[in-house]
Amino acid sequence: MGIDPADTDGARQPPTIYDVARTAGVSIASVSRVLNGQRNPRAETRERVLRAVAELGFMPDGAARALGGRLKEVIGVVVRRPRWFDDSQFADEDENLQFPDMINRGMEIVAQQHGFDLLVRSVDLNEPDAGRRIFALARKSDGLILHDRVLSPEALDRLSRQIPVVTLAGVPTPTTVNVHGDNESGMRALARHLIVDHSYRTLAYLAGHEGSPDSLSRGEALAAQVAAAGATLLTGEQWRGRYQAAGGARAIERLIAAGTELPRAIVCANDQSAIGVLHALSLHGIAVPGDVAVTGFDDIPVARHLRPRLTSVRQSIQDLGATAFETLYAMIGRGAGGPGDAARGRDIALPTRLVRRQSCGCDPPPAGPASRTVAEAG
Amino acid sequence: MGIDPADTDGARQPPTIYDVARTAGVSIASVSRVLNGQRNPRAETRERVLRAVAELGFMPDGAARALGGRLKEVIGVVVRRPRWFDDSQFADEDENLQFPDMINRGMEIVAQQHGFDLLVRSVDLNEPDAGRRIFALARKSDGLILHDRVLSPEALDRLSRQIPVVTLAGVPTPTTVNVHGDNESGMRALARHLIVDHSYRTLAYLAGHEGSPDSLSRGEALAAQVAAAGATLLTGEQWRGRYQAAGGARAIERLIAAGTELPRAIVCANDQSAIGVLHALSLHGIAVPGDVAVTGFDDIPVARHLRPRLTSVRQSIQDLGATAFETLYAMIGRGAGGPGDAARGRDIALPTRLVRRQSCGCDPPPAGPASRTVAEAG
DNA sequence: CCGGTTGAGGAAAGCGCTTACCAGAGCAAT
DNA sequence: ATTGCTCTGGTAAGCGCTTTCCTCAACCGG
Repeated sequence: MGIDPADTDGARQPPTIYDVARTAGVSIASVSRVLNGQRNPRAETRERVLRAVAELGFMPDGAARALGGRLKEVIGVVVRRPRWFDDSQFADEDENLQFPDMINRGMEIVAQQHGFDLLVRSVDLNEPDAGRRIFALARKSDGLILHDRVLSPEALDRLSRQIPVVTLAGVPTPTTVNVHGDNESGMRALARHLIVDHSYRTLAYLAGHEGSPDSLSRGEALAAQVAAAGATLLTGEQWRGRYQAAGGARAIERLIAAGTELPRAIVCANDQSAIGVLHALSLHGIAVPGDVAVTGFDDIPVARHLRPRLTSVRQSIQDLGATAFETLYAMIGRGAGGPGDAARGRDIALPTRLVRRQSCGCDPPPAGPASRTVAEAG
Repeated sequence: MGIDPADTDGARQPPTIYDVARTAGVSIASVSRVLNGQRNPRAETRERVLRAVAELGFMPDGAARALGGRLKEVIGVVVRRPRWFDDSQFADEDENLQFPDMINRGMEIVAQQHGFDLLVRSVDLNEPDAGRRIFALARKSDGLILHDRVLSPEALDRLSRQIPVVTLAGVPTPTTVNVHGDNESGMRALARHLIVDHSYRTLAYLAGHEGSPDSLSRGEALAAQVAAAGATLLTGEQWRGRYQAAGGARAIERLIAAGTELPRAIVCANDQSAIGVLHALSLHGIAVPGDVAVTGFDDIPVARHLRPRLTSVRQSIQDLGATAFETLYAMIGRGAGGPGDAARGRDIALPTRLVRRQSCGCDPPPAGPASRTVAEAG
């Protein structure tokens, strides 16, 4: 026990600013000033402080710092939790993580440049007081970024009055800003490609979560193009994939079981559900894109590893996160009427781009699948 | 401006415990006691407090709470940042995120059950003072979980004296605990499968990061089996994939360019680099598993979407994270000599399991690729 | 009927910082 | 030499909680 110093020193308290002040022979105020570069202290003072800091390995405590009226330098991120632990029929759902996690990574990179960290919390919407948990998170942070409709409008409103809030793929309110991919133009390009270039006349839209603004606007953009071309669009409750592979597969299974005739092209609300659709079709020996074309949305990395490789609409996922953070950052630390307020209520759309691969019916490029995949990445 | 209340109320300060106390007509001590269930307050008091809390929408401030001697209820997580922003030749590297992110998700679920949140920070190892950044993170948390060798042993030692630390895929020290998958038994099973079941006599090991304990122990386990069977194992600097698709592809390209004869089977240190190997081989028209068998490690979700589907060794990735958190949690909040200390210095190995698919040379199961993929998930 | 015990609420002392505010030194201008 | 700046360091007042300690009332047994 007494042999290893680690044992006795074990959980020693980290040094405080008082320890530094004592070691340096100055007051805590001077230490703080040196560390925060305020009021330029004398060179000698600065040096003594820095020496003491190095010697003790001092780092200011985040909580104390935050309490001293400053920022916590933390932003809370709330993601919607898929329920693979009880509904574990589809381990595929794991990939659901990709999309929000990549967005978070984009945030994190930018956040770091401003000294901020991300406090991540996932919530299960079925859980009764998801609202409470989110409020609790809010009190640990300087601002909140909410993925994908995770709070009721009323709760959102209450929350955003107390703390800056940015939503992703939501709808802006007078007190929040929303950031999302430009669904309209992306879907427009995809729809035209299917209708004009491939001459498909019957399409279906496999929707996402009920009420998801992304799913809605993608669906509407598609419907508009279909209508303009005089083609046919299948929609409705049976065409709902809930953004998940399991949901997409289930929808197709049901339709086939019901004897419904499939459309020439199935446009999925996201890549994830397109994966499920591909699985289900393949199970029934239906050729893609020969019999039915399938497309996704988001262009998550796995899309290019599928067979056939998935045609999709790419959003710069990391930009989504980076923009969300930048926006939130601009809102933090200013009172009402400050410059941050000017931004509130805005709806920021980031560009999207059609990525044609095989699943829509396009030919693979001459160089062959593998090289294409690699080339595409560059 | 005065029209919308949101404008004037804008960034109103959230209510404090004093506001609650005043509203309820009690002291702040009583409010605190009611909220924390201490010293069972009278029913009437409790009710008045709860009413006031509800009325004001009060939530205690995390920083103040932490400063009051209690826990921050935050644990810091440090992941190693892949450098796709400068080395963006392989957008595939995005998938690198999957592994750490899935581990984090496992942590998060369990952490939440204890009221903890995850403060995530990625560090670029090339950055000079990664150490400082990690120390800073430590002061925002009650404990730290470090992925994949992100700190020098000296820095780790200093850090772990100030705050509980758990490493993932590292090595335990007297003051830290390490959690990792059981590489030995997983690799042993894989090696036997290749050598005994498939009778391959020349294999290669495509290593991960230099010095990665995971990569080393996997390599050693493989080497032991190969030696025991009297087969041949290729290794060395040219067989290094650094855990990334780009690295795996590059290694194969170099070997082929150098005219090296490929082994019958390539055993990759992880799935990610196996993906790169598959790409490169496919580019050169080399059949997998016909000409060369390829295997991975980890069994990330994308493994089953590859063609051929990747044989790998599955770790319960979420368990890795969950266990890391549970371990850390046990170390938090106890001084030296407490029960938490008993655990220090331990090395926890979680079970692994061989998953045979096509890339090792096994036949696809009778039900066909698609159904197999789905069935596998259940 | 009184000292002693219990139990509940309030006052106040921190927790480790930041940041007014103040005091004193050095110096220029009067 | 006196006044008045500027410039630097120290003192102390919070920040919003938790928790210890104390007070006071109600209730017990002798």
